[in-house]
Amino acid sequence: MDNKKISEIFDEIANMLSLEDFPNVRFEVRAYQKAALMIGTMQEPVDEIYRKGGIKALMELPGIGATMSKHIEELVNTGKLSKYEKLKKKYPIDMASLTAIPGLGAKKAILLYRKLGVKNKEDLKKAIGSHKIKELEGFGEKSEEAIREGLLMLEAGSGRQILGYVLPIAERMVEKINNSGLVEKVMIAGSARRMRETVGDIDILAISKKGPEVMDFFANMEEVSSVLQKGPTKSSAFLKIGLNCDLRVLEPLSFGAAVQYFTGSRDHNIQVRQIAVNKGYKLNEYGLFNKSNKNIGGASEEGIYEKLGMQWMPPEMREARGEVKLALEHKIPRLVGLGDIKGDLHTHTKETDGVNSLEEMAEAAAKLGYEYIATTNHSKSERVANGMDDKKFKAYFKKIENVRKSMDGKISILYGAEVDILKDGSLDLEKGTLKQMDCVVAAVHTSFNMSEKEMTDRVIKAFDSGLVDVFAHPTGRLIGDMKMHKARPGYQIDLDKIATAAEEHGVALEINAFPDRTDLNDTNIIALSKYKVMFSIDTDAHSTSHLNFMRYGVGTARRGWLTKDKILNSLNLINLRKILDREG
DNA sequence: GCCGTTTTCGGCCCGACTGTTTTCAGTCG
Repeated sequence: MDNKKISEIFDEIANMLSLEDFPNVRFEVRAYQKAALMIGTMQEPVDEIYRKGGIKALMELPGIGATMSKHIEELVNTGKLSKYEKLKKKYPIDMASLTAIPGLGAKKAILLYRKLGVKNKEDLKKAIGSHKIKELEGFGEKSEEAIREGLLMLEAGSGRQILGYVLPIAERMVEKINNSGLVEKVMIAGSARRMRETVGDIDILAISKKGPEVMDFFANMEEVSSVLQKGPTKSSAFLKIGLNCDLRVLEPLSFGAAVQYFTGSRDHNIQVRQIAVNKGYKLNEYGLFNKSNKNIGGASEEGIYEKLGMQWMPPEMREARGEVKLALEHKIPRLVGLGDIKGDLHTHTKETDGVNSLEEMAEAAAKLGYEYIATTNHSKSERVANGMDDKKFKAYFKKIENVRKSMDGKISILYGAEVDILKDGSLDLEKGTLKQMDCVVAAVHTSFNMSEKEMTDRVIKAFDSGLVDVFAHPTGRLIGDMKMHKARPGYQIDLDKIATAAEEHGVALEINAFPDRTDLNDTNIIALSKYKVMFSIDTDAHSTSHLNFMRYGVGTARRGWLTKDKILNSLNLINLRKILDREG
């Protein structure tokens, strides 16, 4: 059973428990939510951790104790969980899908069930259609409208899921196919290869002489829920995570053409095929063919682009945003890569709402080969996150000193905070506290519904303090998917004005790599790359596992065509400090 | 239900906002 499913079940239990009434119920709800978040955002499969290390290994995970471990054991071994089944009988609704709708929580969902028999999104649509919701006690005109809009916003994503939670599963499938010994080569194509923030399906391509056997292997994989099509060269399956997955088996001579074709995007391919036509060729998923229908370059993607007089370009660029012209001129830039990243400037520890200690975070960052990690816990306004006040930050600074010593030069720890930009544009910590810090990350977490001008002024006022180094998740949006992940459109803000002010004050704009955020996103970055502003690619990690989200931030930066010289945390520590010390 | 250089028991998550209210409940971060 994959992490996503386990996480969904724990989250549903949390929702159902929140309807119960017994002492300390809210803390139990918290525990399940925390475990769900932990497991849902981990990049390592929990069932493997259990198979390798048993209950003991599970209990070492933060937020997972005796009960949760037993639950996971039961789920992995039987595919079911008795506690969940029991609650489900009492509350027989599709809690996950319904509560994914902004503004709709467990209590309202169950009320809709009891009064109107709403069990799922289909029922909900009908109830909205008949305008029965606004008649209910506790609901009204605006609630009904909010639910209708929330539902529309989710449906607009129409089944797409967040890359950061799908890619690890796709990669494991590829690894298993590779280890089957049946294929010479196998890889992921499609929007996942282009690192789009969401994916609608998974495309896997393989070279093999044993097509039918590969397809048998694929059809029987544990990730597969049902097989939709199965032939010797193409199979299609519906995965347990709720996405389609296509597997194609190809001849070596067609592999490059297939990779090019299935990586897309469609608009990019249309432009590339036009160039082929202009040269008297024909390009399709089987190869690049000349006038006499001879395949002259289908074996490798590079070969195809080369034969067309084009430079090969990273998949992240292939969105028909001018990259074809650049490739024809051989002016494709060398984009920033994961290997260029020297550290993470936005991370949390268990002092606030993280789950790992500073030692653990620093150790994990050192293992990734980083030179530095900034520890940036929440400031006091973030009460839910147990945000720290000035006094607590001072105490925490002493702790950092100790951990610095224990790290023995393995990695440098930068002292910082994710400080709230309050409604009036002031910062949530005293100037003296912030001045002591190496890296101040500032963020908006409240009053999202200000006007664009008010919000822009608010943030610029914070920059004017001269104390801010990084502006975190600049638009505040959350992507969301059909289940589990709440969507949020983000606040109104004039990014051009923000970039201008950031330039002036030496503030870096964050590319937050957390999969639900990727904020700034690719189109924001493209729009802002005309400014001399720096970008900081950070994970916003709340656990050691989250440090691995960096690649989604780098992927987003690459989709925005960013080169290394624009990335703050591609600098080594000495040069980074020169920039961080510039002000404040 | 989790966790422990305050504790193996007794703390943890509370305030803003919204829409529905006539004093509050639900949602969210």
